Amino acid sequence: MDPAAAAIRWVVDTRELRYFVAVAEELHFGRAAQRLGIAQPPLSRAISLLERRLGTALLTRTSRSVALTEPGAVLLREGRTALDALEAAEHRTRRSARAAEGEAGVVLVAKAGASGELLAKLLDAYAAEPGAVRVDVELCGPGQQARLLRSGRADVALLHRPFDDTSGLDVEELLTEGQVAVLPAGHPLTAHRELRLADLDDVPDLPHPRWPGPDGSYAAGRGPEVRDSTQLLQLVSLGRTLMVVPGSVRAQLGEGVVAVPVVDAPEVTTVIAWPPHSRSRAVAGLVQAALRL
Amino acid sequence: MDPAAAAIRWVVDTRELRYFVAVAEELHFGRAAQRLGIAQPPLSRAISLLERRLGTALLTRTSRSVALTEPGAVLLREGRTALDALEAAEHRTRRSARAAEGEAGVVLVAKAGASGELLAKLLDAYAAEPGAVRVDVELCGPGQQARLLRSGRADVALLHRPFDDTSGLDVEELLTEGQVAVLPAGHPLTAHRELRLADLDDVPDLPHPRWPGPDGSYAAGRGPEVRDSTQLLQLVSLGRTLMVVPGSVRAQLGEGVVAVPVVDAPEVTTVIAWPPHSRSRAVAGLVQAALRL
DNA sequence: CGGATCCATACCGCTGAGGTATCGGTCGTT
DNA sequence: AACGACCGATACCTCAGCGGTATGGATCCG
Repeated sequence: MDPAAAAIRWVVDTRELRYFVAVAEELHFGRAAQRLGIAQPPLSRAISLLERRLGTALLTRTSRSVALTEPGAVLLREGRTALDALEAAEHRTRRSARAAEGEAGVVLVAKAGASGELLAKLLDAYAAEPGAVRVDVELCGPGQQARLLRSGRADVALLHRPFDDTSGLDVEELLTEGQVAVLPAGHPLTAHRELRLADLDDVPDLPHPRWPGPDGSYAAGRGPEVRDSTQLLQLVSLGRTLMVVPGSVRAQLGEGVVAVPVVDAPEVTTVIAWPPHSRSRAVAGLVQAALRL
Repeated sequence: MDPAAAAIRWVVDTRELRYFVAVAEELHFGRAAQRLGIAQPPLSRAISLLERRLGTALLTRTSRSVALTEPGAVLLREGRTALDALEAAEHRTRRSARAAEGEAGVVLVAKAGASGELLAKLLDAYAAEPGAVRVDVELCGPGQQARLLRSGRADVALLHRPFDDTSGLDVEELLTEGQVAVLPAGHPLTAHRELRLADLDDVPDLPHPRWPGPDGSYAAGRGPEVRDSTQLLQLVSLGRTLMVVPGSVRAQLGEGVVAVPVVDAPEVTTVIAWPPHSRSRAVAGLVQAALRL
């Protein structure tokens, strides 16, 4: 192969891509540079060089604002998944090295507070199998699990459709259920036998809670900022907010809160998901165990 | 974030990964270096540095041979997909830039010679839709389509399960059908009304054809080496080989060959596939059109 | 109109990637 | 057994390019 042609094919390297993603997320060269631990000028240069090589503008900049162009938005989205894939390659290689030294183990992620019962049964069923390895359970905020899978920090995840994005992952469905609203005991709404989403939208004393986005920041709004579901549950029992969750969490509710079915909320399907092409025997075992539940 | 910690997180960059993949594929530092257009010593250095940073051996080398370790095999597989994702990011960004200039168009890949009728109907149906854009049809050898999708050189593909690997792609099923054996007219086997796979395995005068692997080389064997299905069909009518294909290709068979159902061959499902998270309106339109067929 | 803010440019120093020469170990041949 | 061919590792050198500091130029605010 012509070496020049081979070199030309590779316009983007990881460094530039990381730089671009940082700027695209911050929409501010100074802050992005700070986040990357470098000075602002080299960052400006790197980005404009990248643009020249791609032959397209990625950002429209005035001296007062930075915005993504259409191709820039594409590169942000695709670049993130590419960086995730790179990180995954590294993590899984390291994992494989540790496995070779006898330190096996899979990492399973689940949304903190959800699917508790299912998870417990799954772990029991898998542990009973011959050849089962250690399962490290990682609990995280909503919407984080798929990212952990894609970046190789986890091997299997319990996800909930339609909330979590399962595209690009291999999945098996485990359980489909309706949702319930969890309300403070004694609240007027608890008098109903069933509710509709519209009933919950503008309750003055119970604004919807706000979860952190992928970047860790919160959207604007009235509701309390929450980081995990224990915290959320406590806020509900204090009469500060409400939550709409899959019916199975009823089992874990304590005093001070009441669950009421929400009849027009979308059905939630709990799925077990793993990265495509997974060759891990442990992952396969976990999936088998989950399907037998 | 601590800049040092941020730097430490990124052990592998694209350059090193490309180098490693080349060596892992060639299993020979000299040839890999030649393929990469660099000298052998810097390649040796880069690999051993990568191994030191990952904290594990990727290759076992004697002065006469190079072999992959277990973690090395993992890095090869995961690294390839990561490089594909990077290439995809670049291609799709470029594509988006061209689209912004009015040069729209989607690239659809199909196995050369398969699904001809379905493909024609799909293109017609989509072209009739309002807002349809130009569709570039790319025909390629078997097993190449998924790679083209994953590396962003194509936007949609027609794949055939169980032959093609659809993991990590979004798919919709289009058609399921049985398979037929295509044989030279007049061959004794054509006397049967139906056949079994075992009947076709060791026909002395009709060895199975050999397709090129992902690296473009052929496996050892008696059968003729083929590169596309026209060539293959001609070889069948010349009495040199046979083929087992989905039933719908019967429509395109000409003189000199006969199709006989193979009752125990796995059913083939034709699916339309696209990369996960695709935001392309054109891709969505094609999928809709395909589902309406 | 002056100051603050923010991205781009100019210039410099140094890290590190790649090149050449060579070593050391293994296998095949005579 | 000795020699040569082969192949990966090491030593050493050169220079591209990455990041840093200083500064320019444009825009918005008071």
